[in-house]
Amino acid sequence: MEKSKYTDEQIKLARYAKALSHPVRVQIMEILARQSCCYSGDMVDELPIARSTLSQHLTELRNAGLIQGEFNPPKIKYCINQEAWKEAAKLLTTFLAKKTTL
Amino acid sequence: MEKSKYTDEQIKLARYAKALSHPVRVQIMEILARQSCCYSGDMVDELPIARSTLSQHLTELRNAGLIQGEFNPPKIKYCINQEAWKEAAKLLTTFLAKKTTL
DNA sequence: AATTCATTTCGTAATTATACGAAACAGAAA
DNA sequence: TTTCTGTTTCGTATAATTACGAAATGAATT
Repeated sequence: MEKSKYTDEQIKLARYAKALSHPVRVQIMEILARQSCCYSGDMVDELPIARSTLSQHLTELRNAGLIQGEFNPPKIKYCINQEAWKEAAKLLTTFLAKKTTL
Repeated sequence: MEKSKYTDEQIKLARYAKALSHPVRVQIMEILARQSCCYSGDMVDELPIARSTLSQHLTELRNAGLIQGEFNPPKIKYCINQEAWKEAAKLLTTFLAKKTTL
């Protein structure tokens, strides 16, 4: 068979999976899901990483589209991006529901 | 609040997500799900990577527990590990079903 | 204009990921 | 025992990830 590149769905799925591929990012999403939104400074108190490291992880989640930050001087309120979260859920859940014809 | 390490669930979830964080590994799992099992040599014909690179990705999926290889000289037949696949589905689906109290 | 506050960016370092071709390997077949 | 076949390991290179503290930023307040 001919070699092929990846489909948009495979790329999207991998991107969302990658966003969740570190325990601290899983925890961040759990915190945000629990309380809807959260300030970065409040989050860092429950996380075993430095502030600057948290900032990097938040940037990754933002780049993946899963969260968005609302500037609320001098704080930044982070929330889950519902659209993206729903899309990630749909893509991954559908994918994981695939069963082998055993 | 006190700083904490990660829960077993967060670590497991992140590990499965990481296994799926590259499009070619998503595609590999789709191939295996489609036809139950597959020889590495047959897979490489549908994938845009070299044999040695495929081998590396298969090792990653094996380390994550998602697949297992059965030696069938001189070929190796790869199959999905149903137990792990089910666990990944459960963990990720539950996680992604979390909704913010918006 | 200087200070404060929450956060990010910078500089840096160590580790891991991704990719390839060449070489090694293990078992079957000749 | 030599050859063949499918696969992995090795050697290597480049890029991305993860981490931290120090310094910079941006907006509000003094």
